[in-house]
Amino acid sequence: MMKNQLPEELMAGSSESPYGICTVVFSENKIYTLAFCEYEIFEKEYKNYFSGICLKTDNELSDKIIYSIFYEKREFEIELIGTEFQKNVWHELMKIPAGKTSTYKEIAININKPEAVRAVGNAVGANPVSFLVPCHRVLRSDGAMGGYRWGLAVKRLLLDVENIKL
DNA sequence: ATAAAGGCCACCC
DNA sequence: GGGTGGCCTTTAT
Repeated sequence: MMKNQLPEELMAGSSESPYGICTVVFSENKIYTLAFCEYEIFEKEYKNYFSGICLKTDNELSDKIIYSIFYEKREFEIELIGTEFQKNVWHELMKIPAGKTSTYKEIAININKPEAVRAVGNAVGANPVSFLVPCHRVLRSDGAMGGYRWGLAVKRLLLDVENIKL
């Protein structure tokens, strides 16, 4: 994992979303992480990802940002930190419009590594900005739902809200 | 350096 | 439906 471009200090906090409690990490103008779990869990899962970075918890600001994202649908800039391969995959995810789906295989083809389907699965799973980088829109080639970092119930709900039938 | 583990896929039965 | 081998990247020994 690459962690060079990270600033020295970021803000973080948890709040309720329509899909359950979630945690954000953000700076003045960018989102670094959006995870569907409470802060304590997040801290453990991402302690490596943010190692050496001071995360200042600010729940009031986090509330506002999470509200903005899910209810006001405000657009935020996103800062994606990862390997080149991962960023390629994540950029592909952002091309999938709401209400549409893709497959792990299709993404592998689009990034010009048609054999790397399994690696794509890993990269999709490592997406640090859930929801805004719509990793939930990726299904298996056979139509099955595949997995979801934060539990299949959340993935199902996200798809359902976008009117995506399985 | 090497091994092991994946949010998979294609193929077989 | 279920099992198996192959593929490629990342992470952990």
